[in-house]
Amino acid sequence: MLSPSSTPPPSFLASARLERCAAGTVLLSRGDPTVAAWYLESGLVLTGISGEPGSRDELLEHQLGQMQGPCWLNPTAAVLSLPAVVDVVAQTEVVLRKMPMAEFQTALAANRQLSTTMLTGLAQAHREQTELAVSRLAKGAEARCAEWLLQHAESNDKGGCAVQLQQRKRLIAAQLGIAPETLSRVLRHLRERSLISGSGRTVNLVDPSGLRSLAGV
Amino acid sequence: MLSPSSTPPPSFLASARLERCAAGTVLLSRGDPTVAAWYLESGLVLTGISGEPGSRDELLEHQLGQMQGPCWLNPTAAVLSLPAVVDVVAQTEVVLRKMPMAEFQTALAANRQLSTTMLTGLAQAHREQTELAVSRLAKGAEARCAEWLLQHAESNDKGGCAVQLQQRKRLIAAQLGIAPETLSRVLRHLRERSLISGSGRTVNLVDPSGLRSLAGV
DNA sequence: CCGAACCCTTGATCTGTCTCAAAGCGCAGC
DNA sequence: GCTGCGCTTTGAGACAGATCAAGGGTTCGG
Repeated sequence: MLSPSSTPPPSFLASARLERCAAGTVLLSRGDPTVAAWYLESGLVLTGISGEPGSRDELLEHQLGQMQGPCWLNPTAAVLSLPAVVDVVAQTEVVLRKMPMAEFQTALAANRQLSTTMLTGLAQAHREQTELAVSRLAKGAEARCAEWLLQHAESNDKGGCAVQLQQRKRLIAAQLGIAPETLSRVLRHLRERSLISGSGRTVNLVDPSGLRSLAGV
Repeated sequence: MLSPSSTPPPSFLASARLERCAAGTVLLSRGDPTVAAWYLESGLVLTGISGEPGSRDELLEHQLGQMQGPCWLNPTAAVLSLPAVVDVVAQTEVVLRKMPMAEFQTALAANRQLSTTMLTGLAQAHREQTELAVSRLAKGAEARCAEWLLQHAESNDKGGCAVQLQQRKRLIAAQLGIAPETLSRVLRHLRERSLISGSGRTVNLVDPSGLRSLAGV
């Protein structure tokens, strides 16, 4: 995930219009012309490809990334002034500021701190996406799943042996680039091999080193 | 492909050491610590995942992107000072300049033009990668192949009805994210349906609009 | 001109993952 | 506590594409 940028919202943003959106709101859609640069002040958003509007899986069919405020929402589109190529939906309630493109580009040219922030933000987004692509190319569903569990055990738990799933499994599957049914089967398989245990929203990592070798780390 | 940056190599690069590598050289490997920022003065490089060293497919098993000089070779790794996550191999003879990280970071902080160049370069790389990911998620092998043919007909030929393949088919397949055998079959299938014709390194686009609808453009 | 090495093509088969369908499960509202 | 609705699980089947194996072409060095 794109980690929050270390700098607080620059001062020139104070004048920008504040907007608040509920979880589930579609903030940007594929093909939307970039009329403004958005600064995500707080909240979590997912980027990827949505299914047909109106369908059950309207939200995110294939997730490509996620960003957590405070950070710039669409650095690539803003820097290049090109239409968005992914959908962006709010995963929690979000607060964002809208800055018209003309104003943004002026600021970008004049403000050193802004361009530095954009640079590192972009680099992080790019790197995360590359890592995701590499892992989708090089590994199967089981390996990616094991990797995901290990990563979340680290960040969620002090000891690093249990994971509390904080999202619907459907969403985790989208994040892993697999079907929900496949995730279910993979978890069952890991449980059968005593690599994990637990049920419902709790997963215990019984054999972390086994998982690690499975994940190919 | 990452298009050449519009600016010539900045003056402070003049002092950097010049290196010349033959086609096929592995310039960076996954996990290599980033000890320098590389400026690609001329030549074409591919980024992606190589197969086992020594194997027949040592070159690039899965291509993720390509860049054509002049541009910065590894903007993400350089900006973040993190190890590379992909392999980079020269596709043609390349000329590059090596700039130690300390020097690079000083220049980045001091030189406005440099940070602008990095910013647009990164944004372009990110966008291209996103488009690639989207197209790999949303389309099958045949659609991607049709799309590739259309794109290369545009850029290679004035009329836009013929493509001269300038790479090994094996490499084109890697670029499309499919096995060489699959590419062979797809092309045969397109030929059988009279969407294309020709043999060897020449492909004629008999029915561009048919291809377009296949590509889902 | 020959041979070796590699590329491309084709066929047969295999495998991982998706899709569809149906049956539990869990939570929200009544 | 019931009732529904959507999430999860499970099974059976389908399919795209990978892999393995073999044949024919092309290129290049000698």
